[in-house]
Amino acid sequence: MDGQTTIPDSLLTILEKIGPVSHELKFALGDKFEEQKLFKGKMLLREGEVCKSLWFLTNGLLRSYHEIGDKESTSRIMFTNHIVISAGSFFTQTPATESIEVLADTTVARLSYTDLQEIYKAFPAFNFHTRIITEQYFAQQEQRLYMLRKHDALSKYKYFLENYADFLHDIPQKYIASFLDMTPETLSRTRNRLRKS
Amino acid sequence: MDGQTTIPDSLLTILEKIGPVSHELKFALGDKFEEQKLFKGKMLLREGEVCKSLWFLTNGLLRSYHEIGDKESTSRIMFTNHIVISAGSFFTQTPATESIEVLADTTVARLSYTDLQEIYKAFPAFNFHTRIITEQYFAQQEQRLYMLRKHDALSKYKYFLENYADFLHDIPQKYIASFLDMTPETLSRTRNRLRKS
DNA sequence: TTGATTTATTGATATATGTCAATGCCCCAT
DNA sequence: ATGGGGCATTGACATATATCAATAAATCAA
Repeated sequence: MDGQTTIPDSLLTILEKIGPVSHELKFALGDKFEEQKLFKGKMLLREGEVCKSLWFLTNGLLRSYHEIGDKESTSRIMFTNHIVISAGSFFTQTPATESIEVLADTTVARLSYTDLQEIYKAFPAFNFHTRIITEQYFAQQEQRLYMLRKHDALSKYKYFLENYADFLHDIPQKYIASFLDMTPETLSRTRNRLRKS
Repeated sequence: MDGQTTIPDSLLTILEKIGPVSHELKFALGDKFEEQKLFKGKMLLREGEVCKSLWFLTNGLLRSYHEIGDKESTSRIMFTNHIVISAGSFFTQTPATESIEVLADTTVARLSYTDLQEIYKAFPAFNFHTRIITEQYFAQQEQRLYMLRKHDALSKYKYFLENYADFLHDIPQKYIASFLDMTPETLSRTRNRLRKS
């Protein structure tokens, strides 16, 4: 029934691992989250637009990227059970400097920025959950920063294998390469060298 | 008087820009924050230790760095009016993968992790302030990630000039170089080329 | 299926930055 | 003030990765 939707189980699990989720909050979230099916190739956000929603990926694969000179640079690869936003844009509701693209057929639960603000207003306790989540993503991003500075092609690719192995075959290599800040040619040669060693 | 300390004005201003700070909260924070003077060369945190405190820099200059092979890589440069932690370590109270060093005589207000948790317990509303702050640092870190991927020496140095110009002369160039992920030699040549153009 | 378009691989070459080394400078400590 | 140790600069050279180009392989649409 409409207006009686529920929050995805996987998301609820994440929230409850952080702290209790009252019935009222659970209901309010369920009411505001909206399920969406997204097909490969669809753009979730385009550079210059404001990121007006947060998406929880119940199933699928996305990437974010931005133009850098005449090429594009993949900034993140996002998969099932993760929250997706273009952070800078979402937090301050200003134009995004990156685009988000669907890499494989995907299901998301969408929550608009304004609905989220209303939930904060009605349930201040929810700030606790999102503080913790933001902290977690912060620490994760820090890791990625370290990785990029390890800056030799082989160690960057190994990092990818350790953290994204499941998606190795779902992501075109040119995107993996740009995620790792190298050219597709270099990635190809790196894989080759690794195989022979 | 002891136990009657106050929170730094500049920090209070930051918090109040985010949202109201009740008298009780202000008092509790003032009670827990502790002023510390730190001299150039002092280590605030060493790789492997747990980051047990958060520091608010009322005045001064710090850098964080981590070992990468046999060299060190400066991960952040932190200055007056900023909150300093080793995020991954502080949030989860696990050993840090980076060290924090004092670059210039510095005054900080120190708040221990356990005291902070007590404040959260007593003042759940404080989660709102820290959620916003974490979001802000998150967005800032994202910017830095973009910058590093611009990866030509000149554009990275220009980024530095735009964002850290005030500290240009207080930070040894070898640290600036490693912050920008290049060798001191390359930084020197880049500055030279920029001067002549 | 088939052809067309995109993507991955491989090779040859270019180039930016790293590495090593020498010099000179500056700043700090005595 | 003075001597010493680290730091910045400059040069010569090494090297990893980028670039350009040509196939080959894979993917997609009709």
